[in-house]
Amino acid sequence: MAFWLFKSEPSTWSWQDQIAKGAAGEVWDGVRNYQARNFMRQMQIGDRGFFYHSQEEKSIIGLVEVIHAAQQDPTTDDPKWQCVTIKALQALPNAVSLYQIKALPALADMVLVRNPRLSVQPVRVEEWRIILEISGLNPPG
DNA sequence: GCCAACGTTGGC
DNA sequence: GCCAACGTTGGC
Repeated sequence: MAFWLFKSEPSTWSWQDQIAKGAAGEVWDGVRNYQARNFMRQMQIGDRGFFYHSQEEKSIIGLVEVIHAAQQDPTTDDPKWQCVTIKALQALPNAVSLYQIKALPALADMVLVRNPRLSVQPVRVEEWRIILEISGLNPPG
């Protein structure tokens, strides 16, 4: 199983919106960045992800699961753009802020720190575990 | 194929 | 509101 991070502006698509979709989930559409698309192509059903709010909050606030592999992005007819479907699993007991992440040397190499603009990112398993621990989720996973 | 110009994103 | 970083576009 691989781990990812999905970044969203809460004013456009929020964690609450994602929760509201329930088990059916929602397509992560609208991505027009090759790196982000390529990561989505690598995703498999059952992969886990962080849900991150940019802008004001700048925090990881929830966990999601990939429930459908990459398919045609419904917001365009251009076949080069695909997107996965994700569903909300649970909110983190405590949101983990970008400030907290930057304060930890072990997380200094996170893509979120290195390239905060990338909307879909890979997360290393060590990074995944550390963030879950900070969030108060135990045991991690 | 290179690179300058431009637009977008997101942190501060 | 500003600016740095990044990706894309288009002229050459």
